[in-house]
Amino acid sequence: MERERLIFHIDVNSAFLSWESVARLREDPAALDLRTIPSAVGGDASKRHGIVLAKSTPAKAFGVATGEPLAQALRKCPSLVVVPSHYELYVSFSRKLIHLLEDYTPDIEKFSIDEAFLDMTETIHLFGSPAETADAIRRRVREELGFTVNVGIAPNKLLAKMASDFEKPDRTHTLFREEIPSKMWPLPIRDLFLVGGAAQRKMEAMGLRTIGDLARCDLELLRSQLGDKYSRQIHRYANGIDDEPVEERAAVNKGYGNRITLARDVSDTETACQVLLSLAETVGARLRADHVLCNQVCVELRDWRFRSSSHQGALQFPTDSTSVIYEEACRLLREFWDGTPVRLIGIRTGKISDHAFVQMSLFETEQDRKRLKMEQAVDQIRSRFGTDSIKRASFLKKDSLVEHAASRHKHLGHSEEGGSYENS
DNA sequence: TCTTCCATCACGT
DNA sequence: CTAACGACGTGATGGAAGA
Repeated sequence: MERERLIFHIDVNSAFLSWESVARLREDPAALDLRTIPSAVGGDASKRHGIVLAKSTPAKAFGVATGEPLAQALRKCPSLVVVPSHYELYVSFSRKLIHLLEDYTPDIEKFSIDEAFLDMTETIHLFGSPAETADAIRRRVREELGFTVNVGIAPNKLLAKMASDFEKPDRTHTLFREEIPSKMWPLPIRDLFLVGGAAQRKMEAMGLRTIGDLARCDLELLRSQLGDKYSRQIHRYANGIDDEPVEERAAVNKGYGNRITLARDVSDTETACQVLLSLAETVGARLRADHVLCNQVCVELRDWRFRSSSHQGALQFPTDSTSVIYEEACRLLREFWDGTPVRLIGIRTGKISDHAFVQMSLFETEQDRKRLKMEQAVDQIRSRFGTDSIKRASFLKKDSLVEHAASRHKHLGHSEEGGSYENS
């Protein structure tokens, strides 16, 4: 029989909002701490990016929820202070956190920008009891980095994640096997990881309300409603079973995408293609930065009624070229779009392969080589002087429908400086 | 009949 | 009071197409 593992889950409390506060306080120690007032990080409603990305605890008391429209949040809480987001800032805080956590184990899984799993099985003896160690981590994060985290302690990732979610902020919680019935089973079914709105509705229709109900329910019954694989998964979760190891995330993604909600609906192909170019710029640059190629391009649309559609195509050869991706995206768009006004346009690439392992195609021409060199040069200038320093010619003329979609890397928020196009 | 492709849905942060 | 609303990445699913 193998030994029980000891897993920690670290979760930054109100991550974007905390980090926003810390940065402001660093800038001006006398500044108001956003965490102490009803506040939120959110997009710009006038550009139709108006949702709550993160909220303070006082805002939560007003019923403000992550993901809800700003207008709705402001109705619940008229005094809500809304600040824009700065994704690069969050990336740097995230890195600092991971760096600190590396003092406790080399076995770390960065789960998202503000969450990580630590396998402490082999290293806990160096530090003391699990709870003491977790508290030490919290204290160090608080004192050295200026924000707070929750730590969940458990024998596996699922339980550790459930535990870190219990009471916030700045708390340590355990969820050992013997605590499952008292701490996890009474919770509403929706609180279980992987149970979203759709699954919740189906299960409630079956009379399942709590995680305990699910844990004890008949698997066959579940299957008929929720499908084979998924049923097995959440049934195991409800019983606290999860054997997934803590693993460093793969260096490369399975897909790279970029999409943007436009300031107003678009119904002509020309404008749509300009948007596609800006999206292709970002996606291509990210592929090149990661030294990977894609062999598939998918164009996504969301129309004025919020109906989504997509269309994908395979490429002749793997590529990381902005213009190849752009051309294919335009072709796909013309192929399936009927001109219904759209509020969102996106590009996703797939079938990713490692550049080093892909032979240079025999059909590659001298022009291709030149174009690639040019794009690489552009990427370099961008990374040195900022993403706005170079714009394609066809990009300069049109009015600012898309602020700078090209500058948004995996960007959650909106673009912050509502600036002009012609930079340097 | 067994894969692969394709579009959509669901779920997480 | 009226429909107010992100940007990702990942995986499942079911039908169609292909071998």
